[in-house]
Amino acid sequence: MARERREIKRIESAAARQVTFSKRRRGLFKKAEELSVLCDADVALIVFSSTGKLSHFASSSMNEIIDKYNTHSNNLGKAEQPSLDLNLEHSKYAHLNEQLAEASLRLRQMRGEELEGLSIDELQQLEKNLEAGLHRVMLTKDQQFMEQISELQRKSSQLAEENMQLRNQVSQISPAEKQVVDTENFVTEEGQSSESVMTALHSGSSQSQDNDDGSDVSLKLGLPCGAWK
Amino acid sequence: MARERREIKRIESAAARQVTFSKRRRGLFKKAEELSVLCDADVALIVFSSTGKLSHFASSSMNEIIDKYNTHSNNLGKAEQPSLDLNLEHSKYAHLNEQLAEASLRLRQMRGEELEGLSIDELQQLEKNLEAGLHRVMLTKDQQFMEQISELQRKSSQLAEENMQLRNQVSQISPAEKQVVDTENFVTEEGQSSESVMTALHSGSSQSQDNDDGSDVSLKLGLPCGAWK
DNA sequence: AACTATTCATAAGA
DNA sequence: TTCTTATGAATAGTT
Repeated sequence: MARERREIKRIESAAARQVTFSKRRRGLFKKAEELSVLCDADVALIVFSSTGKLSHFASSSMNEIIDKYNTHSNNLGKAEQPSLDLNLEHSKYAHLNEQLAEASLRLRQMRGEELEGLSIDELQQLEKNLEAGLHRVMLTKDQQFMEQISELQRKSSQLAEENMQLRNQVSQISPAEKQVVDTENFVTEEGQSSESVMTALHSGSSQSQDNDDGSDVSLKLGLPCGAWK
Repeated sequence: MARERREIKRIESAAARQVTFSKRRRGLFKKAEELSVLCDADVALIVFSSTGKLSHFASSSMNEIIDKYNTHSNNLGKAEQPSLDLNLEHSKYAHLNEQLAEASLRLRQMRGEELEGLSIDELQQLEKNLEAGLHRVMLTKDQQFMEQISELQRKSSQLAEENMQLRNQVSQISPAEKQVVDTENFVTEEGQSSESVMTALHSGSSQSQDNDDGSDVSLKLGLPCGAWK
């Protein structure tokens, strides 16, 4: 009902599915409540998201409505309660077991195991799914890499800045005692010897010569170059 | 939603209430089903009209959903279960549910969804698993391709052999009537005219000139060359 | 039940 | 998640 009509079939994108779920769930609950109020109806609504999260609404008591529902449907079907309950427990349990077995098989197949029974078509579908999943995983991973790098660069810049200011303070407050400064505690570029830093200090330069805003931090991560852009 | 906004409070006129109930109930059930389909959600809806008439919808099994609802609300609510057996049943059930949820999450993650909570290490492990799985799946698929090709080649060879024997029979049994043979029914190589086949028959050669052991069968599958080795 | 003027819900995008 | 907006849907009142 909006910018464009949406075909009523499972939304493949998990993100879009989640967004639509939130919006439509709200609308559905609203309408359920409106119906119960406007028309004096007894309404119960139970929704499990695809991730298993529960939401529910009941115009009166959920248990009461469910009881009434069971009464109605039982009256129209079988009239036996005890065995029905036991059967339900049983089938519930069996069903869960089936679902778990199914999920486990799928997982093993995605790991490349137990492929014997699959047809070529099924194998191609599996391959397609794996490629799509792999692609998304790699995208996510690279994104996290980049975030980590950005964070390190930021910290590095900040430290370099502080470093520079501290050097200025040192050289300004006690210019006669500059020889006492322990230069070993300064971060220095690999190509720059501590001697050259000493020289810089000796000259009284207030402009740091090794402050590159941390643009080389990525080289210290031991990661393959070109993995991100 | 219409000629005039309607305040959300009980409709006093029984007739109007009944009409509105019919209209809105239809809309509500439609939306419930749409939500279940679009978002892969499990939805149960029970409605009793003010006259006590029952309508209901469940995306899967109503009992199953109600059971799941009870499990959830019990787990998050009261702890009243006098029977030890029931508790055991419950925990067994809950455990199965956990396993299923875990497996489902893993599956979704392998499909590249819900990666938000994963660390870089976990992402790398996932990527490794996906690559390994993909590799095995591709190997299996290619193997099946090759098996299918071998089978086709074998059948093709066999047919070519039978074909040749039949031609010999024809030319030996009724050499005078060889012109009557409908050569259109013979498989011929594209470069070989039916005339040349006739010639081969005329010569009475028992060695097929177009039997190449079916090494060209793959060309007839419409598959990209080089997809297997 | 059918019609339609309106309001509502929501898909897409930010 | 929330907000905005254009647009498709639902529906209140009428026939």
